[in-house]
Amino acid sequence: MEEVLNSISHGCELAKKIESEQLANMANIQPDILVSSIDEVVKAFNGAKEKLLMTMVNNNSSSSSSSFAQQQMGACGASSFSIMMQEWMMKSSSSTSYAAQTTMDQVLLQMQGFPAGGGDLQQLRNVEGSSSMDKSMKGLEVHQLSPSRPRKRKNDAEKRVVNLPAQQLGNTEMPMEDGFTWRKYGQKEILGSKYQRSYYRCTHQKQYGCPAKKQVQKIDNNPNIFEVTYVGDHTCHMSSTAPSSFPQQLQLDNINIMPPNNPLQGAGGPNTSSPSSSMWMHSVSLSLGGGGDGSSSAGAGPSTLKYGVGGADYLVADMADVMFNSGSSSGNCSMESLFPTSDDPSEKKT
DNA sequence: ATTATTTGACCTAT
DNA sequence: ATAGGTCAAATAAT
Repeated sequence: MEEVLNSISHGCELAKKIESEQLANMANIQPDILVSSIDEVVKAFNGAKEKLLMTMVNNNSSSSSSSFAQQQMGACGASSFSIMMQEWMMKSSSSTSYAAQTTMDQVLLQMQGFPAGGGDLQQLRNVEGSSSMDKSMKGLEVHQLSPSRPRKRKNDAEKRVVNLPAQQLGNTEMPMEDGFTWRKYGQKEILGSKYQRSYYRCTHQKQYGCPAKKQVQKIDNNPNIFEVTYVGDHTCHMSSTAPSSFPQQLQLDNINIMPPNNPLQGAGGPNTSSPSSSMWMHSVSLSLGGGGDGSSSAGAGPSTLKYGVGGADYLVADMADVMFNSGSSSGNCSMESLFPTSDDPSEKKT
């Protein structure tokens, strides 16, 4: 396990090096050098991955974490990451910032194992009573009390739960942007949760009747991680008049990965002696930019560029950071997030 | 002026 | 009865 840490550490170092030496000077960026540097980072992380997987497989063959890790790691393996980065750089250097952002979205979604090109959208579009009726009824602005408001049953809509790290820059009270634009329509305290849940719907709900919604809530034990529940698919990007280059929506169901004896559930406390059992991975989906998602700090519209040649807010180190699901500041590599240790006093549970 | 957020009230499912 | 989800008026931001 020590080797793993060393490899990850090394990867972080290399990533930081890229950040300071390459990305600091975006005007003079040298793609070939950058690519080889990235390759080194990838090698380091990939080495760590291999060792980690070995450890996990050895320790617990039935752990969902391990299968998830293999899935995810497989999808964002070293070579493909490198290739995708190259593709992104090629494209972003010659296209608009928004296109670059979208491309990077796809790259990262691919890294996460999310389909980037539409693919199995149909699979999840299985809700029979589509919400169009719901929408049209609401559109009527029923002012008199409607005794039978056709609100959809909670279980009718498919839900996809994703854990996202907090934004590392800007408003850390928001999870990382997912590339869609959201409008907040509610916030509520949830029984048994420290943090309130926020309710968002797609900004284009009115214009295009897009039914997509999401709920965002901080996780009790780790305020750096948000649990984001997506409900409904975006249809706004399918309209002929709608924005055309929206990123593909996240498609995985319930990709929360918790250890078998989940310390978050309280039982057993935060301390476990075995590294493999105490290690847990969040699924991460990030995208780059997307736009005002309800946070006033992000500005309006989907044109806000976070990654991209023009304004590299998120840098390679951050990406590596996020790949390994650190939920904390970009300043360190956040080994704590990866390998929560027993000596972390902040993890005390009631 | 327009668009987004906040927040208490209201509605529905359990 | 209660918790979770949504509405919509008031307010804030742009």
